[in-house]
Amino acid sequence: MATIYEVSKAAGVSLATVSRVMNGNAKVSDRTRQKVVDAMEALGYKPNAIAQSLASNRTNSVGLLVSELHGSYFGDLMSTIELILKKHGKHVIITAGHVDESRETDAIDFLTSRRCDALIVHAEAVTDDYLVSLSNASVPVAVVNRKVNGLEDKCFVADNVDGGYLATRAVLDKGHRNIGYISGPLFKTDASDRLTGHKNALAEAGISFEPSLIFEGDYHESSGQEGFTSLLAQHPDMTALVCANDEMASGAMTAAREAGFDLPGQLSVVGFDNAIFCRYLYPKLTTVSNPVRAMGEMAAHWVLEHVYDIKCPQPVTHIFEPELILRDSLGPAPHA
Amino acid sequence: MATIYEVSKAAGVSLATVSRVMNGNAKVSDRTRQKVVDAMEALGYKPNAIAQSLASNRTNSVGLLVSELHGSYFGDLMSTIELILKKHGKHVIITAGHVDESRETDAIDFLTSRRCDALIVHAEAVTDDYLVSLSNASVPVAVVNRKVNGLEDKCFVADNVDGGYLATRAVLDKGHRNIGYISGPLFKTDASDRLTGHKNALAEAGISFEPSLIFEGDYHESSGQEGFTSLLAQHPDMTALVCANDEMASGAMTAAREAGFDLPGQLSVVGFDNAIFCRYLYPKLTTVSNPVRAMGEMAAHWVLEHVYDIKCPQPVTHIFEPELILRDSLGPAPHA
DNA sequence: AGTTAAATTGAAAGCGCTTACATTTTGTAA
DNA sequence: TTACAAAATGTAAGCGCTTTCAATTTAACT
Repeated sequence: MATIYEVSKAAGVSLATVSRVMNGNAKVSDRTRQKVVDAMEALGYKPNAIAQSLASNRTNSVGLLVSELHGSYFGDLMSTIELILKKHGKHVIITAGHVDESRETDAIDFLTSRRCDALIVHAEAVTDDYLVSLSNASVPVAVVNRKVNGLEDKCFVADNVDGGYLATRAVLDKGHRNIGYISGPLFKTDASDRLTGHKNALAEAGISFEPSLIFEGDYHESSGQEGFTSLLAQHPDMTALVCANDEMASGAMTAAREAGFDLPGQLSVVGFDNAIFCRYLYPKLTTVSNPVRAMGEMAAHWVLEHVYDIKCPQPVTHIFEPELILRDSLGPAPHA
Repeated sequence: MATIYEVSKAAGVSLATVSRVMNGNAKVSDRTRQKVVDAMEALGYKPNAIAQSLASNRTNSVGLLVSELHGSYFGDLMSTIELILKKHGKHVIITAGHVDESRETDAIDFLTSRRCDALIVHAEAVTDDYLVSLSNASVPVAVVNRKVNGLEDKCFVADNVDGGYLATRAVLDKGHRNIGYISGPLFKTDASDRLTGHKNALAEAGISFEPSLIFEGDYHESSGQEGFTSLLAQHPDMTALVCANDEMASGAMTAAREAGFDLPGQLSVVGFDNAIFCRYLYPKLTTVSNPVRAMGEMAAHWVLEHVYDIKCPQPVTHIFEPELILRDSLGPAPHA
């Protein structure tokens, strides 16, 4: 690989001049620039980003921590962020934390050791304190889908309470009164927030909360199946099931169908996230959109503005509102 | 951020010694090592990976080019590769090429400029020549899901011809004779290979190939819907539909159901890829597994062996066989 | 204690760039 | 032409590490 030194020799100029034409900041006469460009061309020169970073203390790359590299939620998050940053010549370095404290800190260590100019993190396992001190000590950090005290202006979160409310409200509006709920793992804020929204909607409708109508799942399809079976056993009169994500809703639908239920005739199901496959299900799943893309976009914009001084026209939002997506899996309550 | 220099001063040893304890290769007396470790601890020292890379010409990171950051196929590929490499202390830097020649080369330029020790590429738009010269000139390259002449020993591909054959063969075995086929975009090798397999199966069964039973889709759900509608119009007697991926199969199922078809009673549908959502569909989709994870795993092992001299016990395979996954969407041909 | 080889440590030269500062060239006005 | 500011270019000191090679210490024998 040719180095800047060889280019400078070939072009008959100094290292500094080559560097100048590469970076385009300082001024170089047209004639000199041309000589350098020609030399680069001839040598097939590609700058060594590692050396550039070391010398300039800038990497033009943003670290992104997600929990997993698969799944539609993280896929959307990664795509959105990459798209926006790449548009501005910044690169994204993605790592996965797997919802495990030490793996999350390892991943963040990796990103900081690579001297990313900023971090965008979807961290679920590390403590708030850790994130606060990371943000203070090392590098600018934007936080997605988590509200951290002391970092409010850098957090971009979905209003999960409202989302949970919307889902249950939609079911109530269709006349249902016996409503089961399959939650996510309740140590996760989003899961407990959604459940809170569910309870709020029930309370508003004057329905007293019945703990045995709640099943705590793990966000995976199989716990949707288990949840349905368990809830039905205790509440054979259940006419609707609200699930804290689409995977579990899908599992519940499968189990319900296997139990001979007509959907949505005998049982309405509502999901959460608006994953791509909702449209593929039968009946198509009514769900609540999770504004991942909007959060990712805003986090990316925040980085562009605060780290790279690139102004983004939009106003900065920190809380994103979910929306009800009506499809076919929610029907009117059967007349008792 | 503390540097190695500060550590060396605090520990009262030379830079070289600090470097030695960091890398653990050369020998250092226990007493000295302890002094250094203590100093690092006290200063909260974290090595600067950029500087390490520049000095050692090793980054301990592998570049991964995928077409998109979302979708279950790439999600699986990224997860698998990351999991394996991380297990051996190597990091993955992921970029997206978006099936566009200049974006693919840009992404590869980025990875090489970051001096990745090796590349694993799922490149769809660049030419074979480009990949060959990249591999010769710059950096070790493993290729996933594409056979490149001259790079055979670095390519890890699925046997799509066989996969296509399996899908159609399964349908034939159920007695179907009027079989529609929705292909992927035929400029892509995997799409045309699958179609070849389809034709082979037909030929073997003594069924003459009928071009109007083929619809060229684009791998998206909507083209499954279009495909179904278009094929049905020409062949109302069609009893089975083989699709070159699961998204299109899902679209076709939706369209068929909307057209009043009983599935699989009146129409059997078979997909390809075995995406996660196949299980969620109704009826659950019979499909052909795409050995993405196996390919990713092998590519990662190849890199470990050839670049990092880390031996992986398994034999090296270059061609991966798809498998038929029987579920509910394939039924016997209705008696005419 | 005196040798000698082995083990440990240190000194210093890079890795390929950026950038402050110094120097040279150019342009302009007197 | 001379003087001088502005523009263009060059010089060289790092950025934070690794690694070769030399210097020093330690251990093992006589």
